[in-house]
Amino acid sequence: MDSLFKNIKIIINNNLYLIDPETSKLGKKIIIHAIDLIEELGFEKFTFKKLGDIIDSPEASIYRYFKNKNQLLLYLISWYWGWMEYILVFETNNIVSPETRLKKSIAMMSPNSNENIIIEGIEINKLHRIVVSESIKAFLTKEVNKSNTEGAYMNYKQFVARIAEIITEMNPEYKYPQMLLTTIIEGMHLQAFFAIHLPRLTNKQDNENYITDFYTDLAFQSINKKS
Amino acid sequence: MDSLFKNIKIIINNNLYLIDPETSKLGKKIIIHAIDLIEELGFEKFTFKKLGDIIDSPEASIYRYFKNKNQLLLYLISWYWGWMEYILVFETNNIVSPETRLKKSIAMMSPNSNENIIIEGIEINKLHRIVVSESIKAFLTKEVNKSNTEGAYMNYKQFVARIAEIITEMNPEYKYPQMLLTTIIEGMHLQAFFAIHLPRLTNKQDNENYITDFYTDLAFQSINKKS
DNA sequence: GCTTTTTGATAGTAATACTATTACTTTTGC
DNA sequence: GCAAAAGTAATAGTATTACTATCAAAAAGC
Repeated sequence: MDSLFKNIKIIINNNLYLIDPETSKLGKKIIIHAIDLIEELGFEKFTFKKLGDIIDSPEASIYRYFKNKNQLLLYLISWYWGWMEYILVFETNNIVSPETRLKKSIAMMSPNSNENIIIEGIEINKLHRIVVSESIKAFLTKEVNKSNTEGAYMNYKQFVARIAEIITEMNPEYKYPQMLLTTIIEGMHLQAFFAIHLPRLTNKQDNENYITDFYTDLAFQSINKKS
Repeated sequence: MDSLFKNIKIIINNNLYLIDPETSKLGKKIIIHAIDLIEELGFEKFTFKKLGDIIDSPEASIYRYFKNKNQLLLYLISWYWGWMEYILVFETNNIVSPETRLKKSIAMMSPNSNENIIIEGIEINKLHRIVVSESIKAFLTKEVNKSNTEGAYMNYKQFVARIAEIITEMNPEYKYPQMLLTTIIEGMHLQAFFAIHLPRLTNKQDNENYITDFYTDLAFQSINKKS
């Protein structure tokens, strides 16, 4: 599977960087080590100074690629959803049944979905963990509207829109595709986090796919209800 | 209703402050203006210096009450859930039907639930808005485990546990009460935020209770499903 | 009325989040 | 093939943040 994806390029809105990090060695180094460091320290403790020390470049050089660490986080998240959309299209291609396509789509959000895939040096798994813990912070800020008009959430919205189409195909009357999907996506992320750190806020099961199963059920019940 | 609540005191774990802010004038000023200022600036831009300028006290005085701004946020959120538990018990008291109790519980999470209630100078409405935008950041950090053992999330867990009991009463076989509830609570918060800032990620309806209705349906379908 | 506690005022430090300047290295235009 | 332009790196510097320490003044407790 790995080699199939070698030559893809995820399109990121150009408001999410000052210089496209894909265009230089330094840029690529910034991205890869930023992912490592954010995962290690958490986004709050992550700084360009610390990243600069690791990649052996001054922080000012990083500032030439990204306005600030928030922009870098938005870039990473956007990259993640761009990648997820790509995989979504790839995995659901040629499947006739919208039910099967929806099931596959939901399964993609699970932590064990992206094992050992590395694209352009980016470990998707690690990026997934960052998305779980940090992505919601990227819209819950006073700058949402600004970030939004700059296209920061475009890839996420597009990913959601694509699955929403599947839902509409299943039930054209259903009024809440986006609402259901963002509930599922953010819910799956949160439950994965709770399972590790706050078990009393979730219901961990032995079956390792219980989160996916729970949200799949939720989706199908909601979309197909007879009322 | 207001006067009924005049003499209650919400119990907050004593790891969430250095000096209990309820015990002094300065403490109360800190809480009330912190809520105003966090709402105005967002938590990231909120600082003890700025708060000190507003209440006309040096920042060092605020540091005597709270170790740092994270502890203050945890205090506010814990206070909110303590209050919510109180109201929950109050509102569901003497209602026999668990279905009715669950409905009432879910409705409590809606933004239009706490209109114009002020307890000890705290506008519940305003605090609700802070909880919507900031509370999830309070567990998505590298310090979760520490905060958790210090009891920071106790009031939230207790609130969830109480509604979980209602669900178990409705269907003793149901395996995911906590999972369902945290999905609903955090989902409701997020959809309220999306409705204002990122409409394409939700499905806003004319009916002003559509969020409550959506999640109420979701809950009942999931709890009562026949499979 | 005296002691203890709480507050206020001031100062100071290390880290963070940047910006500005200059010097060096490629790229490109003719 | 070379000069000008453009991009990149390194250094240094600033304002703000997130605290801590000290000591005097005010308030509260008994």
